[in-house]
Amino acid sequence: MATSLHAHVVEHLGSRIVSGQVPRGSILLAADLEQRLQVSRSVIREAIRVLAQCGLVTSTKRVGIRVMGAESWNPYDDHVIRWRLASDQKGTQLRSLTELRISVEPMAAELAAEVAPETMRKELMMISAQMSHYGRQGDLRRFLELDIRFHALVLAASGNEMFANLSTPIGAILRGRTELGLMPERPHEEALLWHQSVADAISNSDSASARKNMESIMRRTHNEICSLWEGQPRLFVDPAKDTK
Amino acid sequence: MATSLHAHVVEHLGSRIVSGQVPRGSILLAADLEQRLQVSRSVIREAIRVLAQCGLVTSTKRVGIRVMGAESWNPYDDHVIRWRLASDQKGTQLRSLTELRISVEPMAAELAAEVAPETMRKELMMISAQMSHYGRQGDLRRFLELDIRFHALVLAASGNEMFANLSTPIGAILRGRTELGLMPERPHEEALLWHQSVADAISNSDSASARKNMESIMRRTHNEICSLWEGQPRLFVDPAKDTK
DNA sequence: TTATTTTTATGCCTGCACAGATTGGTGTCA
DNA sequence: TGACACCAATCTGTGCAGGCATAAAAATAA
Repeated sequence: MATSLHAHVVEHLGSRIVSGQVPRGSILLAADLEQRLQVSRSVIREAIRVLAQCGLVTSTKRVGIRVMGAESWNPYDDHVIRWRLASDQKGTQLRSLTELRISVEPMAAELAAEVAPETMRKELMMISAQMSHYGRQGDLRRFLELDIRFHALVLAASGNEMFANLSTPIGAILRGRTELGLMPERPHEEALLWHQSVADAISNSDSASARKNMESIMRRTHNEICSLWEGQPRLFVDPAKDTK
Repeated sequence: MATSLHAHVVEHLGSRIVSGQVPRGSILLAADLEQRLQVSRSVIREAIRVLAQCGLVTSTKRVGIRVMGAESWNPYDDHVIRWRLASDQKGTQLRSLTELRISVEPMAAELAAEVAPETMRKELMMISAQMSHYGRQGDLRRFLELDIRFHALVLAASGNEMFANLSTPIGAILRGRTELGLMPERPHEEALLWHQSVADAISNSDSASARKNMESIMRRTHNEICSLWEGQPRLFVDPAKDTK
């Protein structure tokens, strides 16, 4: 996958920092990394640049490359999200993402009902019909893929690119949920109807109904997986960084 | 500010791409950029790496550095947000951010009432008291700074780092609103009371009231500035990128 | 159409000079 | 003696210049 060399280095260092194998406050030296990873300076430097962009490190002269703590990480960076999901902070990351989607998706549904282009409304209807079909049939694999497409499409149809951009990590949540066996044998009939109702409402420009039914989906989805992060610590980021 | 050379190049190229001066689909050549900007290859390469991370460009062998369209940009990247706010997409960016904060802040207030540490609850009370004071006095400058701190603190107190991370762009919205003269002579008494009520509710762990009052703030804030983006086009990102 | 060669821009490597921050020493003054 | 200001050594990232390797598009041949 990661074909280029520097992408490998980003992956290597990033995953180790996020997992805690390289603790916060550590000082890395570019020259060391060259030797340890057997790559040239240019590769190291480009990788460090990317990691600095993610907030994982800062590099200063005469001191080296300082590893930053989790408060500094960019929680919207796809790399960071992936690494966190693969670490023991998985619960915390899933909770944050879920709280975010619970907040956002009802609004996205409401907006979609107002502004979505016709093609997207039609596609939404098709997808929800197929979801009902495969859901009742108990084909969880196909249902999962349709579910992911459904939510991605609602987010995109809102015409808000910040919403649309959440489809990848939200897809990751949904995949994680079924992989961890948190999905029932076959989807609840209620859930199927709610999805159908969201699609109908968006199709009919009924924004209130779209929001309401999406809220129902969110409530149930939350109940189904909130057990995952029970007892996980929360991350309180002090907003004292204003004091430049 | 941007002390390092490569940061300058990032700034230069990034702002030009976002503003449309370098149109999507353009092909930049590293060798050209070296000459035009009078910097060395390593600087160009590191800058391109950062821009690629933002989704502004992709560089492929034998073809060059391709400038991507707005659908590919990372809408949560601080650079991208800043550049968009400085371009003629300002309206679109403000709308997206506002829709996002309308979705998120009520949930943040609700969570804060449940999980915020004691120090943050107290600070929130202090800030809201000062907001009332300077607000009634008509000191808009101080009120603005307090308002920014208030919302940043609620987001942080939610214990959700994805929420907390939105404080910077949300602060930018609030600043922009007063700069553009969209604020009344002095804050509405209602707004002051709502802020006070949010702080009280969080302090008393009354999550329902915290959400309700924050929703009121959001409703009013939306009405005050939604005129800014009237007629601005929406960005529909087709989620067909799943077809790897 | 299909296979092969050529072209060409990025990816990667290395040696060198510079800038700026930390550290420790030096000297001055109380 | 001890506190403090100043200066120099040193260390590490930053930037520069050039070279070779390689992959993918384009042109050519089969």
